[in-house]
Amino acid sequence: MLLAHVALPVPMAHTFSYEIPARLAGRTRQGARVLCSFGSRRLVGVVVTAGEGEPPPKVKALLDVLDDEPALTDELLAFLRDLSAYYLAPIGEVMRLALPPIERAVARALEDSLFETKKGISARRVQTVAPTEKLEESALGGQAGAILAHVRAVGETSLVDLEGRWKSARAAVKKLTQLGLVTTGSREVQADSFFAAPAPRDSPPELTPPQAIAVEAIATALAAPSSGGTFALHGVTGSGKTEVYLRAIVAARQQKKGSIVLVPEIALTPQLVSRFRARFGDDVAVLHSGLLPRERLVMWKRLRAGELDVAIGARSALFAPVRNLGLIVVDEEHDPSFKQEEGIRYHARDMAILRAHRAAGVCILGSATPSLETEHLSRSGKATKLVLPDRARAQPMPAVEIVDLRRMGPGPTGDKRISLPLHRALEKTLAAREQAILFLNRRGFSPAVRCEACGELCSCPSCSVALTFHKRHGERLRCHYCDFETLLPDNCVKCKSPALALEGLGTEKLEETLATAFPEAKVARLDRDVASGRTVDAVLGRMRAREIDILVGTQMVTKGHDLPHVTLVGVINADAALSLPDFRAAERAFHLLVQVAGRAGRGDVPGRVLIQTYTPEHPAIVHALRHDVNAFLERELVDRRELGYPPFSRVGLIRVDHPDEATAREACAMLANVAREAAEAASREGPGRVAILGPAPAPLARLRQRFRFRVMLRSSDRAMLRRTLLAVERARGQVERTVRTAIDIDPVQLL
DNA sequence: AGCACGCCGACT
DNA sequence: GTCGGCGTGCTC
Repeated sequence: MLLAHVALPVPMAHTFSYEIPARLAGRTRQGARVLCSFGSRRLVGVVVTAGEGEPPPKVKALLDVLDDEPALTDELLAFLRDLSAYYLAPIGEVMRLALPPIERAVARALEDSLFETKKGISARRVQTVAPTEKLEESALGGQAGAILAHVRAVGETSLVDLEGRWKSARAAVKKLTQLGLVTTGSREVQADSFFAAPAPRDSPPELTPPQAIAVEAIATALAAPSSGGTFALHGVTGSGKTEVYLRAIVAARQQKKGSIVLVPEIALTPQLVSRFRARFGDDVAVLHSGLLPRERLVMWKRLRAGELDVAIGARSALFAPVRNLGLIVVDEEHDPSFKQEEGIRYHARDMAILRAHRAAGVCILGSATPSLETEHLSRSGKATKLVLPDRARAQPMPAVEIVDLRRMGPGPTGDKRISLPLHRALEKTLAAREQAILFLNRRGFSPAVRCEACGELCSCPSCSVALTFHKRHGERLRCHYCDFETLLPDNCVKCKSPALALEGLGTEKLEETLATAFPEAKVARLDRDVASGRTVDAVLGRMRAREIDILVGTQMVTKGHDLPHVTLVGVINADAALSLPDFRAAERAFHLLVQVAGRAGRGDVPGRVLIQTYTPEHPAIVHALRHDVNAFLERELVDRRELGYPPFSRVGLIRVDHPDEATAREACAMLANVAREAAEAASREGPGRVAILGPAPAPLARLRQRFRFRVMLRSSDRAMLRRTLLAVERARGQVERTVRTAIDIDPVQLL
C-alpha cells in the first residue's frame, strides 16, 4: 500500500501513517502539507516520508494535499527532524514551527477546525484591555482576580492574548469592566514600521584590516567545495561586526546562497533593519512579532520562492524557508533570549550551528562578550575565532570604579545603598547638567516583607518565593514569579503580630529616596511596572530630550540606544546579579556590567561607572572593571569544568529504562520538558535537589518521593507531568529510573 | 493537545 | 429531570 508518514501537531513522538489515495499520489511528496482526518478532527500535517509499505492495523486515507511544491525543503525537513530528536520534542509540533500561517482559502476548506488561523488572519483591529486606577472593594477570586493582576502587571494588553491564557477571559473581563477595574477598547494592529520610510542606500565602507581578515576567512569557507564552518566573531560594540555580517551575506549571494540573521528580541530595531536595507534595499525579509499573519505569509512565500534571500529576525527566524541556505549569523550570541523557554524548548544559537552545519553552510556567532559555550567551541577547535580589536570609531573607555560597601558608609540619605561616593558623584553630575543612570535589578518598593516578631517572610502561596511590596497601586504584595497579588496584610500570617518590616530596596523606593534627596533633579524610573512595550521608547526619548536627570531602572536601562548626555552609571548592587540561583549568574552579571558600563560617556565626554558591591574580589567584577573579557572567560571556563556545568556537561535526561522500547520512548518524550527544567535547576543546586516553584498538583508529591527529587514546574507543564506519572505508574516494577546529572545542552555534541 | 465519553453535584 | 464540572483514554 502507498503510505504517507505524517507529522501532526499533537504532542506525540511518532508520526501517523495514512493511505495515499490514487488521485493524490503525484502530489504527496516529502515536506508537503496534507489534510488528515484525526479522531474527530481534521489537522494539517507534514509528510515526513512516503512510499510503499505495510499498513498499520487502522488506516485512513489522506483527505488532501495542500502544496504543489512541498512547503518544507529537504534541508529544512532534515533539520527539523534533527531538532526533534535532539530535544525529544514531538515531531509534529516541531514541524509547525516552520510552517507558514495557512492561507484564507485553505482555512475555509478546513471549516471551523482551525479557528486559530481564521481568527488570526481576519484580525485587523484588536480588542484591548487596560487597567484603571480604581481599586477593588473586596478581593476577587478565580480567573477575574488573576486576569486583573496580570493586566495590572503588564499594562494594556489584547483580549486575544488574555483568552489564550484564561478560558473564560471574555466573561471575566466583562465582569471587571462592570466593576470599573478595567477598560476595554480597540486599536489598529500596528503597521510595519520597519518599511515605513525608504532607506537611503549606503556605499560599503573601507574595511579595517581585522575586518578584512574576518570577511576573507568567511568568504573562503562559503566558496569551498565542501563548504561550511562555524566562526566566533569577537568584537566590542562599535568594532564593526555588522559590516562583517553584511559582507558575509554578499559573499553568500555570490555563491547563490541565502542567509539568515538572528538578533536578540530587543535588538530588532528600525535602526538595525535600516542598516540592512541601506545595503540590500527591500530584498530583506524582516520577521518580527508585529507582523500580521497575512504579512508573515507573504514573507514566507517570497523566501520559499527564492524571491528574497535574506531573512532577519529574532529566535524564530531560524526556521525561515530560505532557499539554498548558506549562512546563518547569530548576533549578540550570548543573549539569553535565544533560548526558547516555552512550548518547544530549543536554543536558537545551538540550532543555528546545527542547521548551518547540516546545510554545509557557515554560521557566524558574533558578540562583544561571548558565551562560555561559544568560547568553548573556539577553544576545542570546532569554531574559528575571529577578533575585531579596534574600535572603528575610537571612544575612550569609561573609568570604572568599585565602591566597596563593606568600607563605604551611606551618603546623606542614610541609605547604605546610596553610598557616599555615589551620592557625591550624583551631585557632581547634576551640577555639570549631565545625566545619570542607576541600575537596580529589583522592581517594586521592597523585595521582601518580614515579621519582626517571628521572622516569617510573606511568601507566595503557590511559588514559595518572597512577595515584593509595591507601594503604588494600593500597597500590594506581588509575586514576581506568577503574578499572584494580595493587599499588604496588617498582621503576620503566622503569629498575628502587627510588626511587619519592609526589607530591601527596589526601584520604586530608590526613585522615591532620590527624589527626596535631590529635589531639584527630575528623577524617573524605567521598569516593567511603569513601561510596557512601546512606552520604553517614550521614556528613553524623554531621557534623550534631557527631560530626566536621573533614570532609575532594571535591565531595561542597559538595552536602550544612544543616550549621549549620560556621564554617570551606577550599579546599586552588583551582588544581586551574582547571587541569582543560576549557574550562569557570574556570566550574566559580567555581560550586564560590561554592557551597563558601556552606557557611560559618549564621544568627547569621559564617562564614569560606579559599581557598588560587597564582593569586589569576585572575578566577574574584577574583570568587568578592567574590561578584560578574555580573562573572565578563561577563569569561568576553569570553574565550569571543575563543577561539571555546561559547556562541559553532557546532555542528561531522566532516563526511563523499560523492556518495551516503545513505552520507554514515550515516557522519555513526555519527560523531556520536565527533564529540561529539572536539569537546569539540578545544575544550580546540585544533582537530585531541584526546587518546586509553582502550584503542585497532588500527584506531584508522589512523583517527588518516587524520583527522590523535586521538580520545578510551570503551569503549562502540569498536565504533561500527570500523564508522565501515569505512564511510570503503569509500568511500575519494570521501570528503572536513573537520574543522571541532567543539564543544559552542549553544542559541541552537535558537530 | 483536543475531543469524546462518562460519572457525580446544584439548578431550571 | 439535565447542565456542566473534570478524570480517563485515544488519536494512523
